Amino acid sequence: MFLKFKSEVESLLQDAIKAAGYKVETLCLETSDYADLASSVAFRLVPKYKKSPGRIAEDISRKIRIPEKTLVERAEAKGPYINFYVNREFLNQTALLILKEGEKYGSLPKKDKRIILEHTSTNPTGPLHVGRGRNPIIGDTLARIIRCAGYDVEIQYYVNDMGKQVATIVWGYDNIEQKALQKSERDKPDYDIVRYYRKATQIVAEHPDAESQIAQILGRYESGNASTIEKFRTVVNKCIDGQRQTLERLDITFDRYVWESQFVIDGSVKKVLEKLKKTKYIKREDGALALDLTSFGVEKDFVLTRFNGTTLYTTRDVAYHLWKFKHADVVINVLGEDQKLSMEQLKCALKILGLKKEPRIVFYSFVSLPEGRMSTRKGVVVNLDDLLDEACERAYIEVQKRRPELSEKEKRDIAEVVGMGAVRFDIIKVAPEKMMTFKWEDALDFEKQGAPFIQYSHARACSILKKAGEIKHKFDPSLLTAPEEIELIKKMAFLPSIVDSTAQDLKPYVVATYARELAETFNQFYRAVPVLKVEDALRDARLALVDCARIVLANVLGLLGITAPESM
RNA sequence: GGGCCCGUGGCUUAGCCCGGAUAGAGCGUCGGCCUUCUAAGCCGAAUGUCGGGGGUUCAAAUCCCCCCGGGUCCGCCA
Repeated sequence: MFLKFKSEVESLLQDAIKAAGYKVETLCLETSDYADLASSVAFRLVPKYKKSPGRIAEDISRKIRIPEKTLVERAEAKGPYINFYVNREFLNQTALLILKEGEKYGSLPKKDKRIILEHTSTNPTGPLHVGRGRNPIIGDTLARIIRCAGYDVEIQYYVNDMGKQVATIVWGYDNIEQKALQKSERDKPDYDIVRYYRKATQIVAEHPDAESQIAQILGRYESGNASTIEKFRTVVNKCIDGQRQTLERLDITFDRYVWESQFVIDGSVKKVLEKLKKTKYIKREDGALALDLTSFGVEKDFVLTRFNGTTLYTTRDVAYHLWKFKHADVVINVLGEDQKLSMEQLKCALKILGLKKEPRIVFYSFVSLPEGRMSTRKGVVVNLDDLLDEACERAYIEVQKRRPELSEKEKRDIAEVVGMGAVRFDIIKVAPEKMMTFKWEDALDFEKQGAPFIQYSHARACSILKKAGEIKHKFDPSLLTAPEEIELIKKMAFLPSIVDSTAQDLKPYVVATYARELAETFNQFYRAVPVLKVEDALRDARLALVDCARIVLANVLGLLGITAPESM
């Protein structure tokens, strides 16, 4: 509804500017504290027309003609600004639309565009840790938002099964005895694997001859040796399984796992190399192949192969990206900031190969520990599983305190939902490029206005509806005239435009901010406006409004991958 | 050393792309509100050289230049 209001305002303003005899290319429309939409276009016209901005705003606003059927209440010049306000019709239609669309409210019309979104894709060497924990949460939240915006999204996990790290584990699997390993920290397959990884890297550091054995293993894998392939599959699958278990708790799933080795086996990496070899960018140094990208403004050469001819990670990634673009119109990757250079190089290679499109990349910075970066290899990590357990435990203590009368199962269920929501929200609420330092006391501090706050608002709405019993379908939205009611409706009207802009900008924290504001607006309404204690038509109208709020809160939580509990 | 990112009240942060109304929030602090639909709530107060310095502009947190602090990457790792 807000988008419709905005487009009405745009055309009104456009016409008025013209009628007042001005010319300008941008309307400078923004949401504002002072109005539902405000234009600062008058400032823009000052230099050209040599009049005060106040005078220009006045000229324009005098020419604004609001038509009969519209969502615009009025427009007025306020100093240099031209302010626009929504009318009753806007509020009524918004409420009716939310009830009509229900769980679909907020989603946009289907677009005929296919998107492949890749996220997480970590090295399959052990359990997920908090250092890269932003990746699945950012990726999954974006996917939900983009789907809601009407795109056809496939979520992929790119399995890096061809790395030295995995070969190291395979070597360890063959050469290290069980009893030489530490006890597994958890009964999960990824925790089993990581022990081999840590022990093997330790041995390799002391016995350099192991390194050449590992290189041989990798060579056998790349050349398609069946028993080696079997071993790699076993190790990698164990890791992936463990990670999948962790992420399922956060309601994060993938549509497809794409194995890096597939592109070596099917020859597409070779094809990429052959093509690149024929270009003027290729250069050879000590037997290794590289692309000289200085003409693209990238100073560092893109090294494609080792001296022995084997390919490198980013080379294979080129083949993967060509494949992705064959299956999708838009490609989005969520990656750590350490991959920035490689991605620049990859984009250049795609250009050289004649591809017109390039992937859109959301970079995030790592979550580090106060003492530095996390490392799976060194074992300096906070595992995501531990964070999730702790979050859930902390939530349980809160539920216990507040709702002692609930059954054990109910308390556990609420704690799980609240704990997982808190973790997701805490990570998604800040811009991905901001650096984060992990501290247990911050990560588990739920007193903040975070996910529980929003979930609580939803539970409150549900509680009112439950007590009300049957809700009448017929109601008069015009009765909703309290300031808190009007604010709530206006806030709810924003959801589709938030979805639209976030799907464009790929900034999921905007949705988190919106969710918090919506919950706050609902809580203000809740406090100020009685629902069950009023009678007749007004009660029906307010119940309908509470139902609207319930719907919008649930939908926005859904976008964030957070469960909306009916009770907490 | 070079490239990219970040630097906003005690803490976490929005706004920066596209310059304009008193720089918005949250946490923490201080004070008020449970005989009203769940107080994981609501209301109020205090707290800011927008890292520093120049410049452009009628107007700079926002654009340009330099510097400082932190992160990250820098040809055969993934």
